[in-house]
Amino acid sequence: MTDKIPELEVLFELADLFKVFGDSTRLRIMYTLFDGENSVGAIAESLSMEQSTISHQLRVLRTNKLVKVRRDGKQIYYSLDDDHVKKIIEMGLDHVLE
Amino acid sequence: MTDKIPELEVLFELADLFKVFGDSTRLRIMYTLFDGENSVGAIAESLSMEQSTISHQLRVLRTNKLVKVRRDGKQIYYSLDDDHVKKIIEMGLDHVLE
DNA sequence: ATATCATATGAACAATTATTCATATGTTCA
DNA sequence: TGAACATATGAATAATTGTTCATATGATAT
Repeated sequence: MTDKIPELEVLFELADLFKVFGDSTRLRIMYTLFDGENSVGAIAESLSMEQSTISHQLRVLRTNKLVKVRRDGKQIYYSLDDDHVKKIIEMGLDHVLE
Repeated sequence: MTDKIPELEVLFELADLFKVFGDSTRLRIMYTLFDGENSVGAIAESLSMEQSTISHQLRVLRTNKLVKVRRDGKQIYYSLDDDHVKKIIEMGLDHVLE
């Protein structure tokens, strides 16, 4: 019960983390990566969105250490970088689906 | 693994849910309620924030079914309305604290 | 080298949002 | 009824953010 309240600084980081999950485009990108790595172009095509949009959002995910990168020739492959990602999303789904 | 990707509509709801967690004031309010119900004024005072700010944010939490309300005389008491709240927050903390 | 392909990045714009101020609503007590 | 208290609400403002367009960077192959 009586959980210790984190420092304000930590709460800001926590809020920032949840902000990352608070955008449907980023959620869709993460779902795209549930099955394994994927290239930027492939993600963009599979979501029918602009390459630039995906690239911008991947940067957000990267900055927050939710995805990691691998380059292979001209293409750059992204994959999930955190075990919690799926868990956090599924926990949210539990709530949404009642 | 191969989780089924939720409908777009569900993904929007999911994003909306995470948006609620993506604000430090709301996180602080939720932490305030970890130990049990609390009145608006008490929350405002304990966070040293304006009553109006807290009230606005409590409405967001209420709308998203994360807190529930009880009136007792002049005061209105809020409490967490969902078992997932703590779990979602703690899962996020796990990531933030590495 | 240069053309081509894949991705990243910066600027601009529209849309969303958190907070504040002022005020309204609703409750209690005299 | 009226005063005092607790909370809610609307309007206004400042700040943040997602997308697009145009362009830059980096890699490959000819």
